Amino acid sequence: MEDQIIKILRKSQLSVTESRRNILEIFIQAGSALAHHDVEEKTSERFDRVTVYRTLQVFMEKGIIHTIPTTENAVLYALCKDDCEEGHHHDNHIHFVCEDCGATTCMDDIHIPEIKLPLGYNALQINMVVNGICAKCKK
Amino acid sequence: MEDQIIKILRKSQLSVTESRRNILEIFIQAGSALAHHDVEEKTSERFDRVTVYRTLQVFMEKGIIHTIPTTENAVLYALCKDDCEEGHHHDNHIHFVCEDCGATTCMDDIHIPEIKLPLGYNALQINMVVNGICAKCKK
DNA sequence: GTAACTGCAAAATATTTGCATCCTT
DNA sequence: AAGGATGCAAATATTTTGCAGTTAC
Repeated sequence: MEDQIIKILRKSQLSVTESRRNILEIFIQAGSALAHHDVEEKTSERFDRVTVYRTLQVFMEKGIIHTIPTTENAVLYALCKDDCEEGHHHDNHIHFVCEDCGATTCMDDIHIPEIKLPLGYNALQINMVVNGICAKCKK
Repeated sequence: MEDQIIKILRKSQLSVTESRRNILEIFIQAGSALAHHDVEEKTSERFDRVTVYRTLQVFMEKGIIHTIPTTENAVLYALCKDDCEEGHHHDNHIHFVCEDCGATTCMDDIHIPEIKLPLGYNALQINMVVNGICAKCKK
């Protein structure tokens, strides 16, 4: 795990610091998307609020994490898949937001179907957010 | 136009006030989605910032407008179609964000295709945001 | 006339910036 | 040692709340 974290940082040409290691670890362990607030909470004892802002920003720039659009317009961040590169995200997968437990997960397996756009329109990136009830919350 | 605006407000059981008429008119004329900031700019001479917040909030509650999720996580508001009701939005259409001119439009005509979710997952609402170049900006 | 709406002031939050100090390479 | 990263303080920006005065019905 520690290896994995360092490898990701090195690959993005980032120096390996306490806050970066820690925040990256939080994302890996969480498995689902996190709001800035969530990250701040989990690190409040250790890092300054500003450091969290700057770390998330750098992770975004390097393509380590990406934002997920939500209807509630909370800013959510999630780990990118390996094939994300700096400045070019391939996060064309589906995000599922559970309305019960609130967890947001990336459904990497499900492919977004093709869409027929009107003449002249050119799609570059497609984001799909599904709201509903997840398997855990369904009884 | 004035008739249309009053009809919408009446239908939602809202009293017809200057700010509501005005902000609703801005949305109808804009044709595309607007950020809070946009609305505030267009009304700054006439209304207080707080009034804009409260008006947008009421419009949301009554289902007159809805938010659009964007990857940039700007909060965007757009008019709902007629079939939106209070507390129950049927805005399962596609939103197109032009990366050139920045305009966000609702593509009401295009239907979102069915998605096969993993077992146990239950979809309630689906949002789809397509980023690209719109017909106007394409040369 | 009454209930609801608005503006103003101010509180509460969230985000950004500058700079001195500390850490990674 | 040098450049970049962090913490702290403070500047900005955003959103919410309370209350007194005004307006719609």
